[in-house]
Amino acid sequence: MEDVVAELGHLTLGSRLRRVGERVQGATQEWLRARSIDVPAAQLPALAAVGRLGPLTVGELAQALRLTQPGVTRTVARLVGAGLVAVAADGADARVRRVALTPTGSELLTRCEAELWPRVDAAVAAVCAGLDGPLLAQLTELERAVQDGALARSLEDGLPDRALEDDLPDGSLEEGLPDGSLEEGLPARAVDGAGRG
Amino acid sequence: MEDVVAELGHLTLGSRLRRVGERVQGATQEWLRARSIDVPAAQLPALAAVGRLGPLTVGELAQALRLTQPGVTRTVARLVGAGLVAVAADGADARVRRVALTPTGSELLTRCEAELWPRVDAAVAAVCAGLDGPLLAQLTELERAVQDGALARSLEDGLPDRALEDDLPDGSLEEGLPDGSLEEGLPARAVDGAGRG
DNA sequence: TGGCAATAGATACCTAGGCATATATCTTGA
DNA sequence: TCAAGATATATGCCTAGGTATCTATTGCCA
Repeated sequence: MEDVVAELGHLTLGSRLRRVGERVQGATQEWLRARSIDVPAAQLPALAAVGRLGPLTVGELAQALRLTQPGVTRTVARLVGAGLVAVAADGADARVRRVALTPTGSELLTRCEAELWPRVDAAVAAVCAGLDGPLLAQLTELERAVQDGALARSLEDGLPDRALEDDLPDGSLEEGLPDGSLEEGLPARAVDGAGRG
Repeated sequence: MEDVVAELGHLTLGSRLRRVGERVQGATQEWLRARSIDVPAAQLPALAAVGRLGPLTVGELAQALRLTQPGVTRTVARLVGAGLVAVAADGADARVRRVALTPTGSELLTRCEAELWPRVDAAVAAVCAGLDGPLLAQLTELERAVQDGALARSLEDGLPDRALEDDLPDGSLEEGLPDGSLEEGLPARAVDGAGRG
């Protein structure tokens, strides 16, 4: 069956981007969950922001993530529910609530930054390294890579299918991966089953 | 304030794609709404699919849009609520419900396909024509174009800022725009105000 | 110093869409 | 022919995040 969203080209670029984004998020979340990181992928940027920018107010977090304040308030509530961050009153201004990592959140973040995120970054970067040309063409290729499991394999293997001949692009988290032996050998999972719900 | 999602690079590609998609959808929806197309941009692919593939079952529509069946069932319910499509029992199989355009939906679709969508497609294509290089770089540029109003201007003007020197790429809906005089001269709208709620 | 605008955040309500599962209907094999 | 599985859709409940608006607090100015 024809993919109407793809056929419509630039007209539905917004829908297309969102759809591809959901799939990519789903695949990475699936991989992280198999390594007992149960935080939904959509919450990782917030966690990372609090980690790298120190305790932040809700408003600052919204700016850092380029999301609206109400949306961030809810994301914070979810992270609080998961025990990863805590909010505390700001000494100077009683309107302000500062979001900081809990010890649990800090541990999780440390593990992610040290072990897992570099591998996710490298795997996604490796898949993206095979893309070129116009945006729509790259999205089509990326969508195919997620669909046929190339991204999942790249995550599982620590190396992408085609990285054997291509050199990896530099990403923001490449700081020398461990030698690729942390939790290998899981059963291959169908990316189709990934989800956020 | 630093854009953490952008900084994290490939790690947060999924979130990034979704965020850019939301913005692009918002900008196009804003423009369409100003031309009395009140259908949320997220529902246009479904409408177009029913229009071009004839009456479809819910399952077929889900395949065409690459979305899940429950999601499509709800989108169809919204389109029914808007009076744009109607569902009817299929003669042969009582489990199946076929989704077809209503006269209202058909009129709307005709106007969109003839007048409005080609302009949206051309405007988005024109913005995308200025992009090149790796996916993340293109996303950064696209996000900037939406943010600073370049996409909105491209939509309003019928021509993008830089299309004066660049030639337009071919899109799937370019079939000779009318000469650009349908509803010009609206007050410029801030893209920031665009939304789907 | 008191009132009022500005600001920070929370909340109500919405769309959008995922997963799990219920329901209704068909189809097939014993 | 009928019970059991397959199939089509609907529904419950969830995340994610948007707008509009409410509340609480701050800061400023007359």
